[in-house]
Amino acid sequence: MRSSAGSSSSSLPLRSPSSEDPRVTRSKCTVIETTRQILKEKGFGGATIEAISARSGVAKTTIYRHWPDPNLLMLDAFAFNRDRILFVPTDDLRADLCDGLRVLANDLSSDEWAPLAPAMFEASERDAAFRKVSKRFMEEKRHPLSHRLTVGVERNELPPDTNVDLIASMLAGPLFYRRLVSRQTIPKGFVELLVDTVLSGVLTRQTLAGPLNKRFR
Amino acid sequence: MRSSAGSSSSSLPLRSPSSEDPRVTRSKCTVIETTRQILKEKGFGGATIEAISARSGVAKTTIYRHWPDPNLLMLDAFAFNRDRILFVPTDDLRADLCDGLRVLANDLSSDEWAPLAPAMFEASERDAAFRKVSKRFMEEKRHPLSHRLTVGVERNELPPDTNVDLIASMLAGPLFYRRLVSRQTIPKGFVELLVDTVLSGVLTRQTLAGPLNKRFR
DNA sequence: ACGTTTCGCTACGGTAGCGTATTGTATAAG
DNA sequence: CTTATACAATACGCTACCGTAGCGAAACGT
Repeated sequence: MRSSAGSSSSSLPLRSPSSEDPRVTRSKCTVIETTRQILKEKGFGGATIEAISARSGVAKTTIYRHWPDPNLLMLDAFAFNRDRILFVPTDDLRADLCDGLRVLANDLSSDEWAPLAPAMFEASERDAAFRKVSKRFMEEKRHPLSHRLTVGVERNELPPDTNVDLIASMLAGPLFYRRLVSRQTIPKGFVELLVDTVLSGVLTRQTLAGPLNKRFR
Repeated sequence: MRSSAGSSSSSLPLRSPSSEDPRVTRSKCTVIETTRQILKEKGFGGATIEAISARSGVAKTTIYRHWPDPNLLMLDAFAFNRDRILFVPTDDLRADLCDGLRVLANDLSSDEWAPLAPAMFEASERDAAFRKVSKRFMEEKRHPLSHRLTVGVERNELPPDTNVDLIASMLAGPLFYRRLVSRQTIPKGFVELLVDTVLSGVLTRQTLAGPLNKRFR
């Protein structure tokens, strides 16, 4: 599952109709980029129209012209349009899952969008529109994993009764947890340990109720 | 690991010195409870002193009297003082872990503090004081798991090289993930599947690189 | 019953952000 | 070159919230 498309740091986060006035496109992009920046630094509280206008150099009136409701701007700021990373499944399930998780771990460690995520979740908690954007974004993030697992089931690398959705949560969850909840680092080798543990578990799953053989040492 | 103390829904979230004027105690409790309520409903944006005063019936001046800085109030609102749940390890590791995770899953499904969590993470992202409170709180939440795992290693139920911290992340992470990130439910049986998978993985851990035997069906 | 503390209430000046209107300028399209 | 459009800049009224001050009433400890 080698990555076949790097994420570009294009400064054109919006797909804009080519019929659009270039001035409009430029303003929009500047504003969105600035908004994202402020959201990262100060969170929702700091992302006022006035602050965005001041830092971006785009006049307040222009911002209102393009986003009648400031919430629409926030939504656009969240709805990235990064180039999608394509994963091509190899025949090595473990390596593919590790690759996918490593990309995720990287994203979570960088400041591309991780510092923005908490604000996104906060907004999602109480607003359906944000919930929608956030959900779609997160589904994209985890798609490579789910996809590879699905393929794995089809190829009989995994048991036919494997619940792909739940296993994907077991793989992605711990990474998010450490970044956002416990605020610990994701140590070197964690991704591999995680994949090995979950994968071994899926392949040899058993219910270990009752006292265990104390076989260690 | 049966739970030996239920969580009380006491309306006295603060430990207050017994020497304190009962009126002070009452005001403080009312304000904190109201603040928590508003934070759940409207998030940080809605938690203004005026709103808290209006809904709680406690005068603005009184609030400022007790919390010179509104941020201190927010911190107090986050720093619950619920009765600690005590887990007593049994000799059934699996059952103990399931118990611990079920409590967590319950908390995450209820509206005791789960709706508040996103606001907490948002605040933690940019403020050290919130980070501290949040971290302590989360450590408490996960303590039963870590503790039981540590005991498990001591009792030779688990391999001696088990990294308790990382395994705890693998157990708690997926639950948080589904509640906060992917916003999916935690389906019945997930906790058990999770414990069985991770535990099996830990006990039989192996590196499954390369093509797998396609042994299914 | 008493003095003290804390309270709720109202009012106040100050600030930040909102959303709109206006005006003159730069720039793209024809 | 001309015209239409998008722009920046400024000003404005408005609202929400801030944080403080002063007051009389209520509730506490003794």
